[in-house]
Amino acid sequence: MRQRPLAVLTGPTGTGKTDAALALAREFPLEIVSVDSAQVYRGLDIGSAKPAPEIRARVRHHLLDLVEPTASYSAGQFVRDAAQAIDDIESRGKVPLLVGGTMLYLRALIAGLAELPKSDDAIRAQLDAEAAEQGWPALHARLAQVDPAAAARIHPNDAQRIQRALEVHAATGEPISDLQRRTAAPLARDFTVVALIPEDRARLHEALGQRFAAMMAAGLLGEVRTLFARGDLTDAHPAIRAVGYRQLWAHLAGTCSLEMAVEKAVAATRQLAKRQMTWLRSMPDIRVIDPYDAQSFVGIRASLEGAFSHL
RNA sequence: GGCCGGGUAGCUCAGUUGGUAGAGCAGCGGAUUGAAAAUCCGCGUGUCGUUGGUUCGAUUCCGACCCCGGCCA
Repeated sequence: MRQRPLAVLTGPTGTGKTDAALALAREFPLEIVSVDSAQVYRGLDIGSAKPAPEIRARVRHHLLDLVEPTASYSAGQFVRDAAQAIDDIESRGKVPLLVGGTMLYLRALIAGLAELPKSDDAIRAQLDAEAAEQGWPALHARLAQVDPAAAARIHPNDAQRIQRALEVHAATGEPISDLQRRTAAPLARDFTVVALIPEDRARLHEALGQRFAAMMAAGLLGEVRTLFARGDLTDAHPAIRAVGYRQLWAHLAGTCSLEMAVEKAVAATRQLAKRQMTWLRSMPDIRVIDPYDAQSFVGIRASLEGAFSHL
C-alpha cells in the first residue's frame, strides 16, 4: 500500500483551525498532532488556546503538555516527537492530522532540519556574559571571523541568531552555515497543506481582540498568576515569552497596568498572526482557504479528503 | 461667563526665530535551521481644530469662533 500524504491544517492564530479539525474528526478516524510551540508547555492552557480535556477525551491529541514551563522546547525536538506520534497513530490504523501555526516547526517537518547540536546552557551563559561586556555587534564581528557566510546573513542586532551561530561553532568547531547546508527531510512523505488565511485583515484583528477578551474572562490572569507564584520561572523562559503570558507577567511584576498589558497582548497577537502569514506566503504548494468564507469547511474537507481515505 | 493651558500621524507627544513637519507605540512589508507565540530588518501613513487677516509665502504671527482640561465666578 502506498503511503497517503500527511494532512496539515495551518494558518495564523485565531482562525478556527482547532474547530475545523474537530469537525473533520467527526467524519474520519483522525488523531490530532499539534504543531504549536506554546501548547507543549504544561500550565499554559487558556492563553495557548489548548483544547480542553473534554475535547481531548473525544479526539486524541498528541504533542500537548510535553514539558514543564521551566524547560525549553525546540524545533528539533518537535520533529522527533512529531515523527514518532505520526508513526504511532498510523501503526494503530488511524490517520494523523497535523494542526497548528508554529511555522518553523511545520517547515522543519516538511523540509527537514539540519543535524545541529541542541542548545547548550553553559555556552549560552558564557556568550551572554561576553555580550554584556562587549555588546552583540562585537560578537557579530567575531562570528564574521569564524563563519563569514553566517555573519553576512545575520544582522548585527540579531542577538539570538548570533548567539546560536557562535554556540554551534563552539560546540562543533564547524561553521553553522556549513552544517545548515546539509539538510535532510526526516520524513519521506508528501504533505497536503491547507492554510486558513483571512482575506479581511480588519475582521481578523477584530476576532483576535474578542478572543483575548474571552481568554481573560476565562481566567487567563489567574493562570498567569499561578505561573508567577511558582517562583522558578522568569520572563526569560520561552513559555513566559509567549503572547499574552509575557504581557500579563509584566503587569504582575508591576511594570504596567492591567489595561496596558491587555492592549499590548492583543497587539502582540496581531503581530504574531502577521508573521505567520508572512511564512505562509512563501510556502510552496499550499491550499489557501478563507476561514470567513461561508463554504470554508467544505473546502477544507475537499482538500484534505485524499489524505484521509484509504487507497 | 472670565482667566490660563492645550488642539500636529490611528494613539501619546515633539517641533517649526514664517519656507507645508518627526519620535515612540500601533499598522504595513520582509527575514526566519534546536528560544520561533522567539529574534531581527525595512517602510511615515498628515486639510498641523475652523475661519478671516498680515505676508511673496502661515501649521508657525494677529483676530474671531469651535472643542477639551484646569482655576475663578
